[in-house]
Amino acid sequence: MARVGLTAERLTRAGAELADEVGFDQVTVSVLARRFDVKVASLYSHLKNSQDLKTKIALFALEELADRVAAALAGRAGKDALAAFANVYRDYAREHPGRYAAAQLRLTPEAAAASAGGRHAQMTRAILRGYDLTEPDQTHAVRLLGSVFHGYVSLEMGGGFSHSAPDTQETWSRVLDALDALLRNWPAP
Amino acid sequence: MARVGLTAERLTRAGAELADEVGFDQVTVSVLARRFDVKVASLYSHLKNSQDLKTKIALFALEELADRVAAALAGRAGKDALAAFANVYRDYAREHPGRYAAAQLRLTPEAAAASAGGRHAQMTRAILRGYDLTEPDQTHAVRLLGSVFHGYVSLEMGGGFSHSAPDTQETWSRVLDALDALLRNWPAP
DNA sequence: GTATTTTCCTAATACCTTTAGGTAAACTAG
DNA sequence: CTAGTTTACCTAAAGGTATTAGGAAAATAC
Repeated sequence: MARVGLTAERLTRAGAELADEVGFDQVTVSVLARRFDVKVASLYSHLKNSQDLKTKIALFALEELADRVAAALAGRAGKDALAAFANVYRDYAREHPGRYAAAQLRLTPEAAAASAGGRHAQMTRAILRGYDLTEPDQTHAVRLLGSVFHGYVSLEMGGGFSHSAPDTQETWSRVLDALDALLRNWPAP
Repeated sequence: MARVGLTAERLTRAGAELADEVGFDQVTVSVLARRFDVKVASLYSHLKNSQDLKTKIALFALEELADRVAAALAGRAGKDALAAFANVYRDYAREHPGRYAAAQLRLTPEAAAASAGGRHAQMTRAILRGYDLTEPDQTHAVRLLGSVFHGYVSLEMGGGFSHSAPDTQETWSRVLDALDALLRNWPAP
């Protein structure tokens, strides 16, 4: 009965890797147990339940993504910062589709409060420092940026625009150009 | 052994309603059977399997949404068309969250080909007729619009920006203003 | 070196999915 | 309008996942 050395952390990490391999919603307590060569019930000493596992993976992904954004944003401003931010998002989703999906999980208010969500919001707002927007336009712009990035990544990963002519890298560049132009020239109400 | 009169269509419709009530991923063959007061196995005369049910609901939602978009777009152009299109999307998601989620289901190439996806693409492109864009900028713009609409609706429904000051209706209007301005003034490469 | 905590186990319950094969209701022909 | 065929729904069964209760052995604490 040798012990494997399970911890909530190891399970979360393994769950994140599993998510990238098979998809976030295929992450299940059973297959995680199998991966550690351990009986299913054993995981319940470390996890409250299946939902708890998913929440932990989501929080992990949010932290990891926030760390990457923070690193990419350091020392940049204006369009440079905008592109860096956007590319981190997109690259993370491509590199870690399961974790990206996890990061979109609807969290309970408590979990959300303990998450890196606040850092994300702060950093998105930091991008706008290079542009000349005042409240409440800043908030509108933050929401627009979040929508574009999330929407684009989500549609691109889902195969939303795979078959048409211009490749998605080209579109991505032009979308960033467009957003930059828009922020520099934000329309009055 | 009175017959209830199950058909794939009735199951799909009921599945769509169920999705709106309990969420698309809570839609299960079991609860659908219970809703018709019928044994689970009976549904397998009408559905290939659980995935087939979800696909049928997705196709149904895509058709319904395309119909609404078509109706809203009739006789409109320019910003009018843009706003009409966007509002149909957003309203549909608010009114039928489960169906909207279903419409995002990743379809197999065959299912996608048989879906209303083509109509959606065509109608999105039709919006741009009121603006002065040529290929390949049109394609870039189509992708941007899709990203914004989907991203916004998705984040708004997920509670992404619920706690901050300006309400989301105000942001929505300003985002539409911004997109209109951007399309009228699309930056050269 | 004993006591305690913790990790992992077996066992059991409950639910969802899917297939195989049967019965009776509904349709179809003559 | 009855005989034959189709088909809607059923029972039975097997296999997977989630979760809880309670036990044994390994690790840790004193």
